[in-house]
Amino acid sequence: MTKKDYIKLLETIGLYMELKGENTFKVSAYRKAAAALEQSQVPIDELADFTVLPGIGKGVSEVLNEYRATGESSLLEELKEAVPAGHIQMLKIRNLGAKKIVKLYKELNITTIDELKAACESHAVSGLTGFGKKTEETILQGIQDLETKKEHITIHEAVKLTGFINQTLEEAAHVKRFAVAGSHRRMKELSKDLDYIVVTDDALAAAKEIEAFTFIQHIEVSGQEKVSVTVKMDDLESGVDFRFTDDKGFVQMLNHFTGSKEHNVKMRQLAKARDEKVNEYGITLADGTLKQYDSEEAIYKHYQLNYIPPEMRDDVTAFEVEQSEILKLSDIRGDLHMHTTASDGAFELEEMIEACIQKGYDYMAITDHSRSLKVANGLSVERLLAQNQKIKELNQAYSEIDIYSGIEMDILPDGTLDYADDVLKELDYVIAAIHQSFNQSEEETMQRLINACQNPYVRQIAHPTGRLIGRRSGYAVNMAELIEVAGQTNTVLEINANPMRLDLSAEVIRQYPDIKLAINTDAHHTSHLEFMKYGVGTAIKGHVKREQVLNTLTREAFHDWLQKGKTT
DNA sequence: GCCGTTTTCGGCCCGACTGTTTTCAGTCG
Repeated sequence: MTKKDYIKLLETIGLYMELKGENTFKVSAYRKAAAALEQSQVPIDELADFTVLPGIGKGVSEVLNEYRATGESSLLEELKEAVPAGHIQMLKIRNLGAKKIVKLYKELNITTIDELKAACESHAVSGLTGFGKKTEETILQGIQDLETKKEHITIHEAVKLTGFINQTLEEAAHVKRFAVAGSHRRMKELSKDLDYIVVTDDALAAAKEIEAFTFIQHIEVSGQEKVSVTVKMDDLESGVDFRFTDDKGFVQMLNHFTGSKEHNVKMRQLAKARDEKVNEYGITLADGTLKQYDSEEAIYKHYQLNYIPPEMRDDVTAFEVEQSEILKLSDIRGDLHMHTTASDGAFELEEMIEACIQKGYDYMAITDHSRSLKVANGLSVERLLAQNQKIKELNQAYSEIDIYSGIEMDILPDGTLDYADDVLKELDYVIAAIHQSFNQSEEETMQRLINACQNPYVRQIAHPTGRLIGRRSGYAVNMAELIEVAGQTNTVLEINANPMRLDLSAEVIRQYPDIKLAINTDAHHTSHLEFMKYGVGTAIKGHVKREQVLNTLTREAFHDWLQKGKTT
């Protein structure tokens, strides 16, 4: 049983208890225990006594011990006897919670979504006290949405959607300022909806203006404080909340609605301990005055805390992290993976250089595709050496930036590399990557990756798992082994910053605190250089320290690192 | 069910919106 199984058990117990009508604090105790387990960095098998974790006491630990010993939970079995399985599914229906489900069960003996649907259609539901015609319609709509709507949008879908929405908001007369909050600001790979904080002098006028946006399909909620809508653009659909505030309340509201829920609970507990109260409007001091700060840094400072970046607010472990070690976007001094028109990029070599200078970088590497990748117009040896020569000349012409000559070289299915060593030794920065034969066994795939790491000229493995978020899971990698070999051979692993990839992921990186990384955009267009913020966000989410990241080195230090070669 | 430098009992984070009510419960974030 993995840690995930234990977490799932506690969460499932919580769900069943809620549906059984148990005390809400008891229910949340099980959820807190699940969160405590998730946040623990101790491997589950080494955790002899569960009660050492805050939030896990005698009761929960007995459940976990039984599960560890037998693989089962008598508590969960009892709950399953008492609660119809269909009720768990029914909880997924929007605007339908445990209380209503219990009432529908007691009054109409409804146990499944199908039965609920029939009861709504025959108007049996609206006959119950506390239920009306509207509720019946809401439930039917909720059932339909559950069947047709996707549960989440991916981060790259969120990037695309917010791009459109931002543009429209910028032109809105009653919108003075706005920002994205919520899970997308925390840079989650998947988001349930999008959250906007909107500064306005006239909330009702702004609401009216927003509700008239052409891409809004449905208005769910419309009030003084917020508007909730469904937006649809091309084939993308998502819920979007707009929260209204004035200039002074902006930062507090941004902080509150960035969450996460667990982060906010912790903040409120801190406030309470000081006899203060914090909510989306500000901090109410002990004497009753409302304090509103104009930066999030100041909010954390109020509690004698270091600033916690949004990416680290998914759980409360960030409250313990030393600020000086946290990576920042401005720490990145160069981008080491990008393409030009020589292979499948959209811009010329010189245009990519100019764009990197605009970004303020100290160095960059040009890494087009290698000869085997025919669909991407991969470079023959002749073209590669010619490009290498040209880059060395251009390097003389640009004093602002060091331009390194590289390649994104394919690791072929048989484990050999796409160029011989006597070609590779001419280059400054060789990246190896897998672009074909994704279906090989883990053993075959690992042999390819290990071969690449062991080559004396390969400095980096690009997008190490080959995954595309929400689309494909990538090839079979033994991550622990890859990281070990990469460490031994002084080969850097990439965080590919393209929001389709984010590979390695934050989840993986966090498990290996000593891993050496490079964060690169893999830009095929000058605008893709902006993806760096998603790569850095992923690193921050993975609690990466600045020292772990190759391209935080200064211009001179990076030059020295290259000169030194792979053997130390 | 968990927790404790004011507590081993009595708390446990806070507010908006909706629908069904006629003052509030349920749900969501």
